Amino acid sequence: MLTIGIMSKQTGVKVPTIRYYEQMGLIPAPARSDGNQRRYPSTALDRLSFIKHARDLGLSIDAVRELLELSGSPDKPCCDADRIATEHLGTVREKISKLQRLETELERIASGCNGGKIGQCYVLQALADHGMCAHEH
Amino acid sequence: MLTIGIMSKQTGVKVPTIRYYEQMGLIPAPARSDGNQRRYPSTALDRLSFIKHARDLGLSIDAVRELLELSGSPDKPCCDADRIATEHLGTVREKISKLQRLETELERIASGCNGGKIGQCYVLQALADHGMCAHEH
DNA sequence: TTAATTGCTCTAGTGACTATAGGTTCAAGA
DNA sequence: TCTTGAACCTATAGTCACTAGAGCAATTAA
Repeated sequence: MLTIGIMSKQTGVKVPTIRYYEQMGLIPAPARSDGNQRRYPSTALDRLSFIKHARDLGLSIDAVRELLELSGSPDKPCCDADRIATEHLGTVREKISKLQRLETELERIASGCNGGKIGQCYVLQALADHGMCAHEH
Repeated sequence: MLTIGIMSKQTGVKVPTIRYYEQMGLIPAPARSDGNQRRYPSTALDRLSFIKHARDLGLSIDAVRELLELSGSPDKPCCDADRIATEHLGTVREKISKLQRLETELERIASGCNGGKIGQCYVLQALADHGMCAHEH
């Protein structure tokens, strides 16, 4: 039986976050010690690692919950799991291209600074005038 | 004098968001009509556009506030404004590279799906086993 | 036995809004 | 002038995924 601190160290998920996941229904409420402390079976490590990995990849709590439920029914077709991953891949790609446009814009703005006074600051001018932008955003 | 609705249409900032910005001290509390409705001078449009543009570029409310304060003192050197833009550029670049690593990982995970049953689902296996990852994350 | 560490619950805070409820004001047409 | 409907007001609560803090209890190693 593992304490919540051990779980935390093994998975890299912080202790309050583990309790939060329990509250959110991602991990079942574990058994308790005589003194009311959580005692996890070692299988709980796998589940928490799964959650951590999915969260690191940017999947929402809801998506993680859905995947966990899917993994509980090994006979279902796995197209749902694939759909979740593929959808998320789409949003990641969108975020990337949006950020790349911002990068271009910020490079342009920041490189225009000539070290003068605020009154002539290119950064502030560029922010004030959307028409100066190279792209939409 | 402009109503909050006109301000919203002209800048693309939603009405409740304008009120929120007022609360956050980004825009000064405007004059009111006899019936207690906000009436903005046309100069408020510029300030709100500036805020909108900076927020679209991903700058935090605090960064925007700092830039607005800077723009109020035209005689100060503009290195602070440049610093804010450059710092933000750094965080945008970090986000991009992190997301690109996730993209690779998700591509690998999602493309492994062979349309079988959950029990053999590559998506779920990959999420369960961090060791399968090509990169750190 | 004692001290340090780890654990517990509960509440509130984060950022940047968004939604809702329940009411008031405004402007235009009849 | 009256009425209607859109736009406005305040205040509160909700979003997401935690994180911080208070105040206390349990566990463990020396």
